Amino acid sequence: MDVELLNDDRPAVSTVVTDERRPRKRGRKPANGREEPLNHVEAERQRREKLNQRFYALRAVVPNISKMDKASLLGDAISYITELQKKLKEMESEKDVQQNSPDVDVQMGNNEVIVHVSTPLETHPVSTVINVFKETQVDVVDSKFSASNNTVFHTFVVKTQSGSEQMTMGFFFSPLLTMACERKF
Amino acid sequence: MDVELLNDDRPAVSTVVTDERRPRKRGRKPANGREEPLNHVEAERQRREKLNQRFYALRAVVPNISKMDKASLLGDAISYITELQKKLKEMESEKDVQQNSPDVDVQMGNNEVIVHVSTPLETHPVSTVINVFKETQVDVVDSKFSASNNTVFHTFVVKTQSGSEQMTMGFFFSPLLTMACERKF
DNA sequence: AATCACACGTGAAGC
DNA sequence: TGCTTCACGTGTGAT
Repeated sequence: MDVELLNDDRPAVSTVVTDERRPRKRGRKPANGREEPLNHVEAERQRREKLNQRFYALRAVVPNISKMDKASLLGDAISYITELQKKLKEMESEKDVQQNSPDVDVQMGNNEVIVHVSTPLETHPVSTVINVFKETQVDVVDSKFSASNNTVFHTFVVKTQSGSEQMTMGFFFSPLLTMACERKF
Repeated sequence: MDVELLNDDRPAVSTVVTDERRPRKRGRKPANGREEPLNHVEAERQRREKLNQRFYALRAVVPNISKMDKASLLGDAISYITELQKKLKEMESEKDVQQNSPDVDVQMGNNEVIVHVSTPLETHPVSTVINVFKETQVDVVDSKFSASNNTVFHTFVVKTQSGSEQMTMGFFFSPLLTMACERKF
C-alpha cells in the first residue's frame, strides 16, 4: 500500500530548529526497506567495544581520575601528559647543564702533559663541601684529588684559624656529614 | 558494563523507517507536541561536541599519531603515557644515584682539619677525562684541585711514557676535548 | 561492492 | 523529578 516516497519526512524531524543544510540523496533505502545487513550493526558493535576497551586501558595509566566521566577522563589524560612532558623537559635541561659543563684544556710539554678541567661548581659533587667552607669562612690550605677504579677522592686540609678550638671546629664540620647527604643541588 | 541477556530487543528500534505514526505514548511531549523533548537531543549534541573537542586536544599533545582513527589515537596516547612514565622514572633513579653519592669523612687534628670526600666516578665531571687516561694507559703524576667563586678547576700532570713522542700524545689527547663535550654519562 | 569510521537521534539508567 | 551520561542501531561519506 505504502508505495509512496514519503520517507523524506524524516529530516523534518530534525529541522525543527534551524537545523542545517542537508545535501542528502533521494530514496536511499537498502532495497528491502526492512532488515539492515546485520553486518553493519555487528561491525559497529565491535568498533564501540574496542573504543571502550581503550578508554578502560587509559583509565589504568592515568592517575588521579577525578570523575568516571569519559570527557573528564580525556581531560585528565591531556593535563597529565602535558605535566609529564613539562617535568621531563625540566630534567633534560638540567642534564644538559651538567653535560655541557666540563671545559678541557691540554698543554703539551716535553716529558709531560698538563690537562686542565674546569666545571661549574653547582653541579660538582663537592659543591656542598665547598659551600660549607665558604659559609664558615675557613681557610683551605691544601686540596688533593685522586681517582681509583670507580671512585673519586677529594681531600681538603683546612687550617684552624687562630689556635685551634676543636669544639668550634666540630660545630662547624659536624653538619657537613649530614648536609652532604641531604642537600639537593 | 551491562551485559544484555535479552538480545531479542528489536521491537521499536528505528523510528526512521516506520516513523509516520506514533505507536507509543500519546501526547506526552511538552509544548511542541512534536518529537522528543528537543532538550535531550541538544544535550546529547553538546556532549558529543565536548567529547570530540577533547579528542582533538588529545591529538595536539600526543606526537607520532599513527592513524587519525579514534581508537588508534587512544592507543597511541596510552603507549605514549607509559613511555613518558618509564623515561621519567629512569631519570629520577639516576638523580637519586647522583644525590646519594658524596660520602664525607672529617678528621680533626690540633691545628688542622682534614676532610675526605669520596664519590662515584661515573657521575663526576672529570669522569670522561679519567676514563681517557685509563684507556690510553698513561701515568698521572700529579693532580690538583681548586675551587674559585663558582668554578672548579682540576689539573692533571701526565707523564709521557718512555721518552715523549708528542705526536703520539697529541693523538691521544686531541679526542679529549671533543669527547669531554660530547660523551653522555 | 564491501569495509571502515564517524555523527546522529533515541531509550534507558543513575543521580 | 529533571539532568547527565551511556550504548545502541542507523545513515552516510570515504577508501
